[in-house]
Amino acid sequence: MRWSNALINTVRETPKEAETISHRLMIRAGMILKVGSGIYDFLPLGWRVIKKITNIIREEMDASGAQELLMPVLSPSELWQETGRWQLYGKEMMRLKDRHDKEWGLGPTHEEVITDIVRRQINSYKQLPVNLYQIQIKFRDEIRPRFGIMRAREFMMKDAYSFDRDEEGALKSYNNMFEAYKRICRRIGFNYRPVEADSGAIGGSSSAEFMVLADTGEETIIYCGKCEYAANVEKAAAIVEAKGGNAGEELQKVHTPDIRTVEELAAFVKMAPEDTAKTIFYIADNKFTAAMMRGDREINEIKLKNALGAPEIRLASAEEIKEKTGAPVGFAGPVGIKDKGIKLVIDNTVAVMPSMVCGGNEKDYHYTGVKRGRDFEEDMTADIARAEEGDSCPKCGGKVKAQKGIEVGHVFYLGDKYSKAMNAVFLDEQGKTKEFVMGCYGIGVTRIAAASIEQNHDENGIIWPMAIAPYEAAVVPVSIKYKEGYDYCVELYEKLKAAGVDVILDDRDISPGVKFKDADLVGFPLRVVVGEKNFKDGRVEVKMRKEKDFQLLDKDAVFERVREIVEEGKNKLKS
RNA sequence: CGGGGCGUAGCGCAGUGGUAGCGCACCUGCCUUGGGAGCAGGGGGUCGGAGGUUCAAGUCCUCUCGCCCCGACCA
Repeated sequence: MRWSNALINTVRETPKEAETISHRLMIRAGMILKVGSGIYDFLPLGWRVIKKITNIIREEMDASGAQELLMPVLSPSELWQETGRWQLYGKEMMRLKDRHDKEWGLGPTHEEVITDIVRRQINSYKQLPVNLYQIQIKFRDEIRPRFGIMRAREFMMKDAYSFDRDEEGALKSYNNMFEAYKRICRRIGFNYRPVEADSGAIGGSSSAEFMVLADTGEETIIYCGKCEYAANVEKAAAIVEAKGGNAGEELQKVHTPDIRTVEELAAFVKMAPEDTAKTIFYIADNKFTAAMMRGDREINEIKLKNALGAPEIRLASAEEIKEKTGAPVGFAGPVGIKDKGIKLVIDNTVAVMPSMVCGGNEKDYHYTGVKRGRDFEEDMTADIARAEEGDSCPKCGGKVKAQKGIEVGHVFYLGDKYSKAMNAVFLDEQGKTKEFVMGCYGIGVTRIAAASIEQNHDENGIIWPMAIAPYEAAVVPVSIKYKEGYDYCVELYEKLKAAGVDVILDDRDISPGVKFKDADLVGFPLRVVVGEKNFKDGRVEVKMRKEKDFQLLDKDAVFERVREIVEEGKNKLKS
């Protein structure tokens, strides 16, 4: 491509809405254009990156034995009603009616649709296993889209679904995908980590997320410094050191005017936060439920939800708490709660506290010396604490650390959740009817582009890895008026193009400063600069974007060298 | 959904009730060519939309739409 013909509008000023580096740089480099909240155009430069990413994914999916197909963006409500997700998915699924008043949803994911395909197409164990995938637009009406294409409402995803005759096979398929995802991440050049994850709304029994490590990530990873353990904080088991719990032996009601937070309370009664226990109220599955946590720790609602086996959980409102416990928010506690028909779950940390400070169930009062068993009785003890740095590793006992990450991939072992609900069955050797055992596997294609920029940039712009760069090399004549140099550039450009290198020729008649700034901003991995000063002596500058210095090469050696670097960069991460 | 903020040229912004502006970008010409040059000229606006107050509204009032940020873990 000649730059003079290309639609690449770089902008000097950063748009005010862009907060994260990737969002800012994608706009400034002319890769994306916003159409509406969470809705973006991919301009030619951005689209080239997306195509590179999908090519890598496609190659690795095909190599793993999966087959590509394409499902519609729109799916009929009936299919979603079969699994109950027409209700369950809530507002995140965009719904619309056609002219006949028939209801449709914009597919946020495609388990129902794929299961429908398979139940209609596969009747025999002889056709199994099978793994089907698509690369498609998804739509999720996010509460708050942000960070450009990082969390967009419309985005591109590769989703794959495996169908097996039994659990053993399904596990094999799952591991097969796990390995494929590792290869994809490696080829894209990510610094990443697979972590244990909660399976959320998709459901299923085990799952792993592929996290790209970046401080701007929206997810928190808990990982062990000593062993391989790594988990999303949503899932991470918390092995918390027992401490505190020294709040006296006798139950005493203490006047604590206007004391609401744990810090205020601990200071007021002259104890440590870990001597207190907070009681937080939830509506879990329409039942009023109290959860107790040691004062210095936070509750992990996802773990609480899973412990309760509740499909839906939310914090109780201030009014609900007042009405049910008789005390305003901040003063409710576990004492006497049982008589009010409130279910009580306590965290492991609370179970080992000899005594504690709790809410007094009366405005401006707390209890000290509250003892479990004597003063209250729980219905259940569970690990519902949010894991924190310094906790013990559940695998090896080492200390865990925390780090931010961007979720770019997620693999789920689904089991028969969908096949059962949708009566998707086949016949085994004995002629017996069996449900498919499924897995599903997603990769955020557009998110990968943003994640890569988060990991590869400097103050001047993007630094694309060779594998997904919009162009692998830029040929830049300092001035197109210097005929010998420019002719050389055109010839080099043509030769590289013919040799299969993705190359762009900056043939614009503008000052070299602009060209250099643009090349750095857009982030071509390799830059060839031809200026009169060096070219007079038959020398040409070759510079890697990620390196500071350039090398001067003989003009006749440049073509081979560029080709070499590009090939090496593209292939070194292939397995 | 709650709170806050912003809608004026493609982008970033100024604008005191009285002629709609600046920088960047864009177009023409000259000049320049190793890190977002210089000079001169030029095009581009229903001031988000609707209603209202006023002799007069970008500016004041009401409604509405859109966008952004924060929160939705406080016990």
